[in-house]
Amino acid sequence: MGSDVSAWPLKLSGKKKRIIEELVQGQESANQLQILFHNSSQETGHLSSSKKEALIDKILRSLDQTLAVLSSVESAEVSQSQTASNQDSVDTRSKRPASKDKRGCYRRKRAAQAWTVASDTMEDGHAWRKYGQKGILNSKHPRSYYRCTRKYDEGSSLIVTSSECWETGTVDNGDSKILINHHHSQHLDPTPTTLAVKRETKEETSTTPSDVTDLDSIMWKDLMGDDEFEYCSEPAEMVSNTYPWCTEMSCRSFELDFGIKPLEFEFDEL
DNA sequence: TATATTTGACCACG
DNA sequence: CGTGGTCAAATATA
Repeated sequence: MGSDVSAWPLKLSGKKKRIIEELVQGQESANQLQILFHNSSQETGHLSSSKKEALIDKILRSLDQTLAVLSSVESAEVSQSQTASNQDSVDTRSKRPASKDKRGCYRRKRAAQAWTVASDTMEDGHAWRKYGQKGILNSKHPRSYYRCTRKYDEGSSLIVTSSECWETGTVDNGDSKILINHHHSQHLDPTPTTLAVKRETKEETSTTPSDVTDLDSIMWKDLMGDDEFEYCSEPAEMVSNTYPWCTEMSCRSFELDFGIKPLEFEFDEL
C-alpha cells in the first residue's frame, strides 16, 4: 500500500519533493516496523502487540494520507499556475500560431508530453539536450531528438529510436524496452560507448498518482490497440544497449522513439 | 538570472 | 505534398 514514489511527478518544486521524500521514508520505515511487529507477535502472541500494531497502522495511514494530500495539492497548484500564466499571456503576447514566421510561438499546453527526463546524462557523461519531438507516421510513438550539449558540433550525428511499452497488469519499477537504431552515424569510431540510461517518469495530470496510473495504462492500451507492441510495465526507463554511438566528440545527436501515446489532455480549452 | 525543455513552425528532401 | 529533422519562442526549472 505504499505509494510508489517512482511513479510520482518529478516536476515538484524542490521543497515539496523533499517533503515527500522524507514522508515516504517514514512510510517505508513504518512499514518495515509493521512487518517486524507482525512477525514477532505471531511468535509470542502478546496482547499488547495488537495495540502496537494498531498504532503502527495509524502511523502508516496518516503518512499515506499526508502523501496523498500533498500530491493532490501539488497537482492542483500546477493546474492553477498553469491557467494563471495562460491568462497572463493572453493579454500580452498570446497569438495563435497561425501567423507566419513565428516559429515556436504558441501557448503552452499542459500535457502533450507527459514525460519528463529525470536524468539527462548518459553514462559516458555526455549531457543530452532535447531539441525536438515528432510523431511518426504510422505509429503512436513520438520521436524525440536529442543533441549533445557539448559544442563540438561536427557533422556527425546519429539517431536512436526506442520504443516503449506498457503492460496492463502490475507495475514494478519500470522496465521497458527500447530499440535503438542509429541512423546516420557517419564517421563513428567503433569506440564502444556503453550503455545509456535515461529515466523518465510520467507526470500526472489530475488525481492521485495511483489512480492516474491505472487510468492511463488503460487508455494507452486502448489507443495502442493493434500494433505489434506488447504492453510492459508503466513507468519508463529506457536503456539503450551498448552502441558505438558516441565517441569522444563525434556524435552529437540522437533520436528517441517512445511507445507512448501523445496524450492530449487539457484542462479546459482555450 | 541562467539553463533546459516543450512544441508549432519551418524547410529540405523524396 | 507529405515526412522527417531542426529551429526557436515560450515556458519550466534550478
